[in-house]
Amino acid sequence: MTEREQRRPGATPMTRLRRLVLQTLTQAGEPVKAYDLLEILRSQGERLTPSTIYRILDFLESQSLIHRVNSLAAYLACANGQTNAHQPLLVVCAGCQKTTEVHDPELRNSIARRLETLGLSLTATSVEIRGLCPQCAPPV
Amino acid sequence: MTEREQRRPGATPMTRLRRLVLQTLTQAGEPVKAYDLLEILRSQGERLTPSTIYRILDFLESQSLIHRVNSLAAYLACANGQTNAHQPLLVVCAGCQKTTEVHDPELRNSIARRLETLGLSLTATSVEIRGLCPQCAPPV
DNA sequence: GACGCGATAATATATTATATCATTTTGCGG
DNA sequence: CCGCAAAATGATATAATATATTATCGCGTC
Repeated sequence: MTEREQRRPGATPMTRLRRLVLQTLTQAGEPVKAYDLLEILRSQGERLTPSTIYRILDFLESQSLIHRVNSLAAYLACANGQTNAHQPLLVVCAGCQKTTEVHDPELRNSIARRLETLGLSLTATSVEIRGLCPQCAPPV
Repeated sequence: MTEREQRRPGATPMTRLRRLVLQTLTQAGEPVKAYDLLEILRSQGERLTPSTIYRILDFLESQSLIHRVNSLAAYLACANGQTNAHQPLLVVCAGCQKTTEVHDPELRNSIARRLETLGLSLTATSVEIRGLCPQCAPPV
């Protein structure tokens, strides 16, 4: 199905490249670094430069379609493919770097309430936690 | 084979440079980037290279004397100084980048308990939260 | 067709971090 | 004190990550 790009106002301009980058991240299922992404796409015959990748990553992040994992300097496709803004907690395994996207409004609220008492507000921005996944956790 | 006696473990080798870097970060009172730190020290007549700075930052972090603020790629002196391993929450203002080190065992426990139910364990590693400080929060 | 506009290309440069090997300093046993 | 070995630092180079700048392309519209 070769549909044409729609450029209606308000519509999300998902161009071929943007879709391709998002698909690639989704298929990876784990955080991928910008230059690794670049290499993957180039190996598929795409001709891309770092600028283009970063612009696309910035765009996808602005749409909440991907998240930047700060502690890894890597990018992760959003687990539930939401288009709308949402507020995940990213839990990064300090051992294997597997990253889990946790959607837990209750936990998030309890964090937000606590920060309120300190005069800080938790906005729709990131919470990133480093911990250990079951495989990397030391035996009990 | 006679193994040579290792250096006594537990003795923290706080050399002049390490102390100097820690003092500089403490005086700054806010996250400082590695190359900014380099510049500050050079302006004081120290002759240092990036390698040295990063080695020292790694060391200080391993001693829990400083924290790396991942979302800023910067380094912050630990608020309560020279104590041992501890588990702060770093709250980074998304507006002005002011960073608050929160020590709140109760909040941390509530996060840990929630993650347990997901099979994840929260170890002595970082929790980094982006939010807004009072100055940067929009008026209600 | 010419214009407007956002996306992409191309090039250069900035920023952050590590690798490697040489040299100096340090702690300790003799 | 001497000398060793390990740790720390110096020096140089380079890798890895990210942004700036300017030009061009594609598409919708007038």
